[in-house]
Amino acid sequence: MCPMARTVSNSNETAAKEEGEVRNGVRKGPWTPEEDAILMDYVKKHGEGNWNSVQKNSGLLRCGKSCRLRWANHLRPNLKKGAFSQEEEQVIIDLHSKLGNKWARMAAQLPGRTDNEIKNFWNTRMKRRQRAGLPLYPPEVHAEATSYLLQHHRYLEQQQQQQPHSSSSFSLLLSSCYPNKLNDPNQTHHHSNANLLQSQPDHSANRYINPSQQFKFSNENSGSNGNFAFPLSPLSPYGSSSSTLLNHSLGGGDHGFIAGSPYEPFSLVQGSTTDISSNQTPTPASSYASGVDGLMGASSMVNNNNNNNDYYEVAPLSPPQGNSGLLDALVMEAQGLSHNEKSKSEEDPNLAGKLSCKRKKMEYAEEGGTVPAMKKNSGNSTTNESQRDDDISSSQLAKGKEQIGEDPLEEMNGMDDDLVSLLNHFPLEMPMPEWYRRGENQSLGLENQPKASLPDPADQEDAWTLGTCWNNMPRIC
DNA sequence: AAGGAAGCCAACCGCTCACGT
DNA sequence: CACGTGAGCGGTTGGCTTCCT
Repeated sequence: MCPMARTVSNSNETAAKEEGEVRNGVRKGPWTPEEDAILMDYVKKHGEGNWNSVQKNSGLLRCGKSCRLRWANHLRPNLKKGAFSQEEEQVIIDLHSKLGNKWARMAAQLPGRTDNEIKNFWNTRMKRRQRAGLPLYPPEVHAEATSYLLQHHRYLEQQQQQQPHSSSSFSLLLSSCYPNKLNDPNQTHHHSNANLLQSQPDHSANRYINPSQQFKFSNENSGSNGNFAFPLSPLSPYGSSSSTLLNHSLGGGDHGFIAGSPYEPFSLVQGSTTDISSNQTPTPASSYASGVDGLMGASSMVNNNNNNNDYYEVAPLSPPQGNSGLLDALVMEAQGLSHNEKSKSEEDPNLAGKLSCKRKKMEYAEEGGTVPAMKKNSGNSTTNESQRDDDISSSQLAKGKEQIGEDPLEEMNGMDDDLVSLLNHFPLEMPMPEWYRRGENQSLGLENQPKASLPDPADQEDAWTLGTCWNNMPRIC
């Protein structure tokens, strides 16, 4: 309603609004304290869920949807109110760079915050920055992606030398992207909602580490099961990363993300492994009541306390679906660069067809989260997979959980090719920012990372808020 | 002080998915 | 396998507040 309309609204209308509009026995509009009390009482007695029965059983003139929303956003315990802290903002920025507009998933990593809050925050912040002609993401996101990919390039080369036909290299690559338990021989590189930032979100730039450190392999990480993990940028394994670079370089998509990438690397898992989160499966209720603990627990970035090197165990991130494809976009970029190679493959119809088929498969997985051939199998071996993703936050998170293709190994082989292609053409001469070099000796830890080693947050803040380094970045939109 | 613009936030709406029958 | 229902998610809207002129 425009201000003028508001001005002329009469007292009757005002009174009606205060009482809320009742239509078909359902009230709409702002909740009253009385309604809140009824709902809280109801939840106390009956627990969460079954929202449609609230109206019947409590006499509340609200639809189930409205009740759920009111409870989730305002009444449930452990909700944080008030402005976002700087750390929280940093987390949101980074998560958005990875996930796009997945507010619920972002909320799952911000204890006490709701998706609605985050969404509102982002929308207002984005509007502001867009008006100011500033990019949405800090430049370190770009640099981080670069470094990250270079690391993996080296790693893949190493893997290929060791196991030229290994089908696991890609999944190992994936495993290297996300913290997980290193020492658990039963662990799986499944996709889950990685809590990459835990509650130490700050410093996207500052936590950057020397690639050589990130590739400091430990024996226990490269055990017989092939579960090999190397430390990674604490901020973002693949992701944080990504979106910015491609958002700006390639544009397109929701919030500048590249959508519908044919690559869905994080939908792939190595079949022989098991679920790391299986031993910490929160019930939906517990996840909810505890804020996001349960969700976060599924794949939290776990500092390996047995390892003094501050390694982080690696678990795959749940697939960023749709609009967070920094890596995807990088791949596309690389594809453009590797036109010659593509031409070669086109000369070979078999190879070209194989690639095309594979990409279509991946594309399908990206769009739908599943591949028809891998229909969910309830109550069997895939149950773990389902359970994991249920742990993450919602059913929708599970969209990309199934393994891709009937022959995941084959898929992964092909994926390796693509990634190698990408990495072979990734610009190596991209300069690393000063803070990156400063961070050479920094550990990987998030929680353990000494704050003293970080650049002055004020500097970061200045860079961000004042946009000092943003002028070199392409504009949004 | 008044009016308008912008910011912020709560709530709603439509869609999708999972699950049960 | 089809259908219905419940639940959750993301986008959008609307109203109140704050800021600016």
